[in-house]
Amino acid sequence: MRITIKDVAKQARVSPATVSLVLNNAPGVSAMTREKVLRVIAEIDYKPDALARRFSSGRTEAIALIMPPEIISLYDPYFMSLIRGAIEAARDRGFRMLLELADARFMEQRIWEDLFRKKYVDGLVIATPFLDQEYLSEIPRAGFQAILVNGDRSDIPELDYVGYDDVRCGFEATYYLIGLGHRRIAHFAGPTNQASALKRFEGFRQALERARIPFRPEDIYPGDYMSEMAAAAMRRMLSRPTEDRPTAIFAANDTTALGAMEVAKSAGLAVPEHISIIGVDDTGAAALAQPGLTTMRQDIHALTYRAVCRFLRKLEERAPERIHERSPMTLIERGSCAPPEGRR
Amino acid sequence: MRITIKDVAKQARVSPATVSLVLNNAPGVSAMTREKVLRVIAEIDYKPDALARRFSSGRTEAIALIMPPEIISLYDPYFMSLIRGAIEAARDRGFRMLLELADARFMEQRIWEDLFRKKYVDGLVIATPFLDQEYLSEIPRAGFQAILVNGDRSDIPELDYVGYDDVRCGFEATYYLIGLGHRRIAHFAGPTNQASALKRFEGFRQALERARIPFRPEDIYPGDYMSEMAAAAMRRMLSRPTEDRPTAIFAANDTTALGAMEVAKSAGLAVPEHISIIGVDDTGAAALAQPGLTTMRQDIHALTYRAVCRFLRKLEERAPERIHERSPMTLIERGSCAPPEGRR
DNA sequence: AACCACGACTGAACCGATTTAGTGAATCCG
DNA sequence: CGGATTCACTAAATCGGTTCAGTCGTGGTT
Repeated sequence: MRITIKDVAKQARVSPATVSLVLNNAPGVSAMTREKVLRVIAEIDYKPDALARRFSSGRTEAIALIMPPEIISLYDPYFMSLIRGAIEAARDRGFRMLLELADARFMEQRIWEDLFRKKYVDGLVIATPFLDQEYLSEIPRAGFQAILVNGDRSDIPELDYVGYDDVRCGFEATYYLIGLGHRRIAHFAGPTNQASALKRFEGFRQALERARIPFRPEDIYPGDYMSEMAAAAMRRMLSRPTEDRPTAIFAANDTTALGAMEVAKSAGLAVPEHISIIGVDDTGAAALAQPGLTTMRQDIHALTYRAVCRFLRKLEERAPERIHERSPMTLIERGSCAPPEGRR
Repeated sequence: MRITIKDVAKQARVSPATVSLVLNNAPGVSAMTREKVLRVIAEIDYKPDALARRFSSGRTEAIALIMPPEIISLYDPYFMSLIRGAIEAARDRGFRMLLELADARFMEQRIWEDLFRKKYVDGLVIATPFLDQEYLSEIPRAGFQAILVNGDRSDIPELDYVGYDDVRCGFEATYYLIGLGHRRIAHFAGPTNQASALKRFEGFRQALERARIPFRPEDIYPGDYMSEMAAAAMRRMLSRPTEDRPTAIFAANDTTALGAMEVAKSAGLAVPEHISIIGVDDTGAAALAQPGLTTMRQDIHALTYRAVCRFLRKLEERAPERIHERSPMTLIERGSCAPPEGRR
């Protein structure tokens, strides 16, 4: 026989209702009674039946983490840190975390809707960095809760988000190079279907504008956050005559930066003496590279943890608060950037 | 007002019990009645309340996938394929999938037990490849359901598993090299805390024994499934005099094989002319390498999908069946293996 | 005709919490 | 002092299904 709330009530000589109040530490119970009930609970090792609880309270105590389906090709520390951050936050607040992929089936079968309607989750933590997600706007419209982690859909104000400020990141990275004396700076861009990449590029342009450095389209090299395209781009850049070539590169992420650096070094160029490179992310590889890669740090684990904690608190309290948070990245100076040759 | 089973019953002029039977397509309902009920359900767009359903039936319609905490350093296509396989299987059978990490906290706070007791899941899909998981034996003892994906704890017969046959893999890979004429074969081993690595090594020894080739401890190079240790091992091996050196390598996985191959090539050795290398996994990189890496293929996505499907069917049917399945890997011949120099 | 077996269906108990409306006692206040 | 308010607590309704024991009617068997 299962131990139920009634057993506790009987043993403590109170009503089941009182036990319930104690369990949900609601007001309206004297300290003495509360104490007594808790003692009995501990004594007979009572564990509330979570299914019954979820049934009568209507809350599932679970969230779903929505990952990009490309996670397979994108397998990268970014998402692993993100997953950890989310799991740990969920645990800390007594929630569980489902995992779903935002693939074709997710949209077509409207799995996201099922998650809510079939009461699997109370909210969605969305970690897909892509822009073309139609369903995102439907979530708040249907009255469901969701938060974007490091994504950007400011066109849907009802959607919560916690993320890094990518425009500012681009601006600061570029301005750092400008501050070192560089006047011709290339941008190794990220994929154009990701908001982060577009915004870092935007920050790059703003920095040039602020410093009144003309923008040169030929110094923008398209990329995909991966190392092969970066290497190819670097080879293209190095095929230009030395005097008509940028002296520094703002790479949209570390993998891009490191791919470029590798090519530069094997072409006989010294980093940072001949060319400065700055990345974004501060992955483990950035610290291990020779020279160490100067980069804009994002702590995705911490960010996700914070995001999910705030989100869960909001769900628990049924607070109507809107979570909108955008924080700056930290510049990590290592050895890959220096003033340009003429200026030293 | 929510549409409940009673509304359907009233409208269809049957009892709620009958509607429930139709819903769970249980026997004991005539075709006509079933038809009528289904029509009414469609008509008034009735969606059963999943929380109520789970409450009264006692089943959660969810499983948890337990991943190794090291997933962050192990971020590798293996686990990503595994995750996908599990999610897709769960979806196909109408289940949801929680994600948990088998980290210190998971053990200490006995989170696994919570998952069952608090009725978050009906079963566990365990994907940790490590041997030192104390809690594994407690699961069946507590009467809970779990399946191991590509792990080995045959010492706990109550635990289901579906996996590849690593001993046989080691045997076949080695025997393939022997068949090509190699008589001195090195093994670049995997981490000794993973069953797969130990068993591939065991298969390696069995193959030598079968061919009556003496086992030489000095030809075993420890490794960790990663490329740095493989590269170091290869450098050590190449420091031996040519005539006292293996002519072929059985590497415990592709990453190890490719790390070794890289070093061999940059030391001026030709693969497979001077040295043959065979790996395990058939990751994407194996096909792209120059020369293509001959390897033992594991299709982790398919394996996981199959495992989870069988497991869910078992849970749904409350069948006492025991799932024990161990399948062979497939040899994929590419360009990295050939007969040894003297034999061509 | 009497009896039984069986299939189709139903009424009502039940799962175990939460929540609401209400009770009784103590306290406050003019 | 008497009425109003507050506090601690409880009885009972409720959530929306599942499931079990039992009814009813039909058809087959002896």
